[in-house]
Amino acid sequence: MNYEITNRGIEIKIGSCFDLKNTFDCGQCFRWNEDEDGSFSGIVKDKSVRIYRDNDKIIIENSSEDDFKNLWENYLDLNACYDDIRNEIISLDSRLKCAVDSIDGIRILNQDPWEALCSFIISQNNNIPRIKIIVSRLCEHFGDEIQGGYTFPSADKIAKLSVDDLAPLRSGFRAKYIIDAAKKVSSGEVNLEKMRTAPIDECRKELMTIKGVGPKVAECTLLYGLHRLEAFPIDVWMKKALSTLFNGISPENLGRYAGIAQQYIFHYSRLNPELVDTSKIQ
DNA sequence: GCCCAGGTATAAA
DNA sequence: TTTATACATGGG
Repeated sequence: MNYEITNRGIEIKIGSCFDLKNTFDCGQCFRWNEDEDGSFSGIVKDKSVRIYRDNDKIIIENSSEDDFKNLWENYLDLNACYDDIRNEIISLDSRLKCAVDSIDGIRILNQDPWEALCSFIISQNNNIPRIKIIVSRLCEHFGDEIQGGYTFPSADKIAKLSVDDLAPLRSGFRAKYIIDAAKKVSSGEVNLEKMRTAPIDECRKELMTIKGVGPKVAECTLLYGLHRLEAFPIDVWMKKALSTLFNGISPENLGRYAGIAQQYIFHYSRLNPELVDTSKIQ
């Protein structure tokens, strides 16, 4: 990876295919916010940074070489070639070309699995602005204070709390689900780390033993929290897109990058709502 | 007021 | 096994 440390921070030379807005605002993560100048501010683990684009470079402010190697290189998935991935997806099913071409530079971030699980539990029957507000309240109330904000609280920390303790989050019926998830992860009854390599069907099953975790949250946790790129979250828009825009295309036919294909399909279907035939949806 | 938000648990057919 | 409904909250 081509990078250097300057007085601006870490400067990473990007060949192509990395769009900050498409990556941070696509609904895969909830702790990045766009600033007025188009840069993004966010917190990952115990690092709060601002990140922005300058021509062919991505600049991560206030970060050391160690931060890059220990955190950002992996988090931003900088060693994956998304141009190759796009080509492979199209080669599997050429109908997907329009979807793949509809959005540039999305990357699947390497988020912490517990943070992803917890965030997507909060996401159910909810909208992105409010998901972000609830996640930020969770961090402010129960995370550790760091320079520039708060960390995401650990499962161990949340497991010691009660549903009433989560009242300040104003997360509604989801509070009891967050507590159940924290208890199961903290006790080891649900082993997230094992899910990096375990057979994906076993992972789905194990995740869904958590109250409030259904197929959608399980797939999102696997895709965004465990970087299982073959995971395939299906929501109402995906159902529409699969059945109408792509004439019944099946996730099973999308191979090892199905989850990334899903991002393109989702974006394309949202971009072209008039093409979606709702009569074909139950 | 009413509708919706990248769902899920629960009860009933 | 499949299909309706409630669910907490807040913005439009």
